[in-house]
Amino acid sequence: MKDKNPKIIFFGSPEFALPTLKLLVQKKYNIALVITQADQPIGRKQILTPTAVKILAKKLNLSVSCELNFEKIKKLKPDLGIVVAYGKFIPKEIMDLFTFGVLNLHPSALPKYRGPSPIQTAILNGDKKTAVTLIKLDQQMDHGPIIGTKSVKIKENETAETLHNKLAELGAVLLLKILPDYLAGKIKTVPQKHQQASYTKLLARNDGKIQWQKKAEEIAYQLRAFYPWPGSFTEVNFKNLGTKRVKIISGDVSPSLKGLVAGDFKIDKNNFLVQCGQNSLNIKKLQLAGKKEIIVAEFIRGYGKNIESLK
RNA sequence: CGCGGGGUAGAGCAGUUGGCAGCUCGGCAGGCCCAUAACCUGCAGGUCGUGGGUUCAAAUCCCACCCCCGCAA
Repeated sequence: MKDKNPKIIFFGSPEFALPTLKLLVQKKYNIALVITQADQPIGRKQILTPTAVKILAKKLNLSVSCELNFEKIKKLKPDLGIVVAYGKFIPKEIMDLFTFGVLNLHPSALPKYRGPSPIQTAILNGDKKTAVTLIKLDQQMDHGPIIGTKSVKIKENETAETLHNKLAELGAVLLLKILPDYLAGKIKTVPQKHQQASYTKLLARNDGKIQWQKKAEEIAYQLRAFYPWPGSFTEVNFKNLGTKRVKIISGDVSPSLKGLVAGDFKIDKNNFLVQCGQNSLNIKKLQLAGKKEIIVAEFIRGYGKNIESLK
C-alpha cells in the first residue's frame, strides 16, 4: 500500500515531541495511534497530569494509549514507528511489527552524547555546535544507523531551554523532509562510528549545586546548561534569614577579585561578584527559595546588607 | 490532605511586648558640575492580598478564602 499514507504509530511524551507530532498531522500522515507514558503526579499538589503529547494528541483527536501492548499494536499492522523522547525502552518484538521499522529523533550529533541529557551536556561542555539526528532504532540505546542529521550552532547566550526548542523544531522538519524518501527506499542508512560514542548521564537535582572552586567559565556554562532544569544553586547565609538556597539564573565571567578565594563574594554598587577557582562570576539574575526571579540590582537593594557568606 | 516560604509605594525588601507605615532603587521638580549611572534639596506615590473576628486601637493576634514561589515527584 501506501507509500503515500503509511500507518504510523507515534511514541513520545514531553514537549520535545510536540513539533514532530504537529507537523506529521499537518502533513496529513496517518497517525493510527499515539503511545505515551502514563499520567504522572506532578506539581505542588501532586495532581495526576497527562504528558504533553497526550494533551496534544487528544486535542487533535488522535487515539492515545499509555501502554506498550503487543497484541494491540500487532492488530493495527503498523507500517512505521516514530519515537521522539518517549522515555521508555521499546522491546524487539514490538519493533519487529513495523514494516518500515522504527525511527528515532535524538537531540545530539550521534554518536556523540547518547543517553538522557544530550542538550544540557553539549552546553555544559562549551560546545559551539550540536545537532539533531534521525536514526533507525535498534536494540541498544541511541545506537542505530543514521538516516539524517541537521546541525545547529550553539549561541553565546543559549540555554538548554532555547536549544531544546530549536532542536525540537529542527528535528520535526528533518524527519518530515526525509520521510518520503525513506519510505520510498531511497535512503541509505549509515552505521554510527561506535568507537567514537560518548554518553550522557541522567541529571539529578543535586547536580545543580555550584562548585565555586571551578573556573568561572565552566560555571557560566553550567548556568546555561541547567536552565531551567535542574537549575544552578548555592547556599547563602543571611544575617536576618539564616541559610537559604539561592538559584543563580544567569551570570557572566569577570576578572578575578584581588585577595579573595573561591566562594568569597563582593558587592560593588549594582554588581554581585563571586570569586571562582579562576576568574569570577558576575551574577545577573537570581532567585531565592520561595521568591520570584529577580535581577541582581533588586537583589542587592533588598538583601545586599544581609548577605554573610556563600557555600 | 506530601513538606515549606511569601503577598507592605512603580521595583526589591524592613517592620509581632498591637500604638502616627519605613529603607534602598525608580519617577517628578530643582540644585551642583565641562559632564555623569555620581552628589545635594524637595515632591508625589499605600484599600499593608480578600472577607470576617478580637480590641479604645490590628500590617502585627484569631478564623476562612484567593494568588505567587521553593522543595519533593
